[in-house]
Amino acid sequence: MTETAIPQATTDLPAAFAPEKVEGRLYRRWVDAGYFEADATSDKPPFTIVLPPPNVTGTLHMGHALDHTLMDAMSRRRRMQGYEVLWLPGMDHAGIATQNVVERALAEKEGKSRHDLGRDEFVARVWEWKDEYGGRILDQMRKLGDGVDWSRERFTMDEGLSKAVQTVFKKMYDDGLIYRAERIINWCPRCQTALSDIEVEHSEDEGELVSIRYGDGDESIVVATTRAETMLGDTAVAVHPDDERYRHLVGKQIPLPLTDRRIPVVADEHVDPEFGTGAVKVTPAHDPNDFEIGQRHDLPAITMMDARAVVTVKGPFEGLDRFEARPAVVAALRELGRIVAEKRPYLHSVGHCSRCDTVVEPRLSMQWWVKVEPLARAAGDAVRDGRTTVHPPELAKRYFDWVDNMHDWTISRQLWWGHRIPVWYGPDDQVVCVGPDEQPPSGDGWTQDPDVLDTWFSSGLWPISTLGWPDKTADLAKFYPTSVLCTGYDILFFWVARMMMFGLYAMDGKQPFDQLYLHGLIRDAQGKKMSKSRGNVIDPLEWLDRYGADALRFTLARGANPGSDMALAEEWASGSRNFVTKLWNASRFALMNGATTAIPVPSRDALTDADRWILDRLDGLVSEVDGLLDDFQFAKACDALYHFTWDEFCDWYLELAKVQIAEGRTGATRAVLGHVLDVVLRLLHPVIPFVTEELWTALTGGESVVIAAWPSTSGEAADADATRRIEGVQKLITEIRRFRSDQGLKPGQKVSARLGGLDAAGLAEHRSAVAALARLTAPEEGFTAGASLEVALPGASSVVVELDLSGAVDVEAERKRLTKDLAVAQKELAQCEGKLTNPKFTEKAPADVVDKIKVRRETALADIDRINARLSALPPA
RNA sequence: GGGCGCAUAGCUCAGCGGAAGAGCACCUCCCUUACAAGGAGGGGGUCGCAGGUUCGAAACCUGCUGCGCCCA
Repeated sequence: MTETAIPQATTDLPAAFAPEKVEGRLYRRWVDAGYFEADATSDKPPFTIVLPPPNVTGTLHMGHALDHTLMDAMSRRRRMQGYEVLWLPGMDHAGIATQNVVERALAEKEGKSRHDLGRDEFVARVWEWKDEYGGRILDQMRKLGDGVDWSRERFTMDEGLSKAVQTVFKKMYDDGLIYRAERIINWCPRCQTALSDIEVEHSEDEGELVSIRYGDGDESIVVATTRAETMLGDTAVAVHPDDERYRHLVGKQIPLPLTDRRIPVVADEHVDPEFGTGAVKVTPAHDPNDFEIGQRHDLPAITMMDARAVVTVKGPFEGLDRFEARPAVVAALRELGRIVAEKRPYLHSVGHCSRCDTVVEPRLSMQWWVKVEPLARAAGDAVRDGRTTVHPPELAKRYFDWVDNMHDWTISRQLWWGHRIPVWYGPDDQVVCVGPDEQPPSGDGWTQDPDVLDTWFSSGLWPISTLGWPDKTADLAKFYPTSVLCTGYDILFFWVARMMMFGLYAMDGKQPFDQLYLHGLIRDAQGKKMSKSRGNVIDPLEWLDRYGADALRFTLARGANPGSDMALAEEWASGSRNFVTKLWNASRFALMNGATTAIPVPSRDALTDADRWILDRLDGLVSEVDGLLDDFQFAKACDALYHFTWDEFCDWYLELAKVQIAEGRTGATRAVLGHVLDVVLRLLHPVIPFVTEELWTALTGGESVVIAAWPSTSGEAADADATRRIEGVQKLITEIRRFRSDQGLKPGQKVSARLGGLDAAGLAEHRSAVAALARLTAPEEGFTAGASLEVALPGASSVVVELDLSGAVDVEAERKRLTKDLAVAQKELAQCEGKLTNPKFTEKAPADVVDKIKVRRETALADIDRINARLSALPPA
């Protein structure tokens, strides 16, 4: 190999990597080149991820950043592995959130409500808002580097997706899986709509518990409540049938205070006689449990509040908000002498609207429901029989707990923004559900249901609707079932269960995704949940601007241990930035020294120990990273890459390569440097795409690492001898450095030294490497071995290093060092002896373990002898 | 109230039957032409507590304590 055969090295890389200068340019180039566009006609095996649709009103938060980093890493790797990759982006229309945003803007700017505009005009305004302000998250995804197929971007309110919604509604209606019923639902008095169970968040809040006496004398009964105002809607008092205290009252009517009504005392099995007084007031129209009691006893349900939670019962409380009515009712009762006890504050669980935090009011109303039992069973079965696998598997239990105990799902929302329920009501109580290709009934008296569907109804269809369902499209044929659904475990019940139910239902039992990967949640540095009220929210865009997209991504991926949450602190990001910088500098150094992929790596017999060692380690890295990524172990894969790059490639191989190049072994060294770097950059690309693209194109002259092949192992047998020798060299150098440090030598200061026993240790050819890395020079005339150390190496050999410290030997430092080493060796010996003198150990432990301990004992004995000899050779203190 | 998870170095976490680990933080020295966003060296843990299983437990079992999450 001659010098002229080597292409001119690219050394014009800037001294430092400036993410803000390259990220935008690289991303545009990738998109323009069409790397992220999937081809449904391709022969390659498909790999599909649909992005769990973010909210159109939303911006990228740290949880998204994590989620997207992992999805991007998966899809970039699969693309490099030769899959036809589709990562499909888009957003959902977020019915309540979006309507709230637009209503607020309307009120602020024009002082109008949506009712002032009318439905059609309001919906038109929402679309205008969406076009102007919606989807900021999409640009943030570009900054993060998301390799999504923008040509297939979807929105849940798009025509095609709306058609999917109507199609599945009609099908489920016809199959009896959608029905209308009057029940207690969670009602948000601010948003003025029904909510499903999972849109209600419970918290322990301070309230009051007041005990009220109903009736008088023998016929009196005390009930306790946290919502005293609802007594205006009571239609019974319930007690347990076996409760002796109240048996004489069951069936009797007692007067309800503050009203002119009398209500019955009923006996119901579900009343807990141990709790409170054992008697409960029953308000069927304002409490789900009471509603059920009401059903069982055929009680009337009196709605005593309107949709805004304002009291409607005629009398002194009429027109009061529920929270004004509560103290007013208590005061009135107190005046009547009916308050037996009051406890405040009283901690109890209160439901809040997940969108606006208003306290939810249980409300009796007519809504549309999905009968989930058969759908949920199918969703459970798909995981039970392995069509879909859950990662990490521990979370499958949580999934089963949910789908196996799911209640029917309220899908109607009293909103204007969303998919309107495709049901028409006729003049004679006719009800017609209209499919997408059918004409709705027209004529006098026909009106469409005013409500829209829950947003989750359409995002549940996302894996199929985005691919074109209900049409039989090429995309659906090629890319369904999708490969992986990646999301936080907190979203399990929102998207996952719903996508499963709909996907299986609409696609004849074909699961919507083969694998479900659930990652943890992002927390702050102390492990606390991030929240606006806590003020500990970190904006990923800030870190992105400060440290670069790669550093942000690496931080997130490196923290992603399956199933567990991740605490984030800014130091993590700067650490990742440092890693990116290290990679940059190492690459720059390699390129300055002519690292290249243009010449093949010579065969093993033409390589040095260092070359073989790093190539073997590289093979190990490739298979390790592959295994870990296949198993969604992003944190460990990143860790392996980090340590290989920094601790092995930079700290050792690059330093050894300097020596090789100085000795004239340029060709092979450049090839190995180039090859190792090439592989490392390709392995890192899925996680840190920008810096690797800059470096990889500079190194190889290739078009883009985005479309480069994923690395595979070399197939060469590992060279254990080379590894053993390099490890010996490492130990020798490290021990000399330690000695130097203890002796107070400056790190850069050269010291003349004599190495004895290098040949016998088989390290003769590494003399110059040891000298260079340990800052030693050859002994010259007048060399005086003022100090020496002995380094034990594998294979019972040892190297004696004699140094000329110009007389300035710190004997006490050396004694301290040796004493410490001796203590370590003695402890080791004691441990080994302890085991080996225990007959039970030698009898019962496996032979290989016993042998290992024996070897350790011999090593410890040899160490002790050597160190003692050294110690006694030191001048007395 | 029901269920689940976690307690390992100052912090955040790996390890989950055979020598206590990483990152960050900390201490000392050093701007040695890849890199001070760095280099070299170093200190630091009776692995929550108490029992048990085992030749051997941070790891497996039981109980306790303290946190956290989900559901009601």
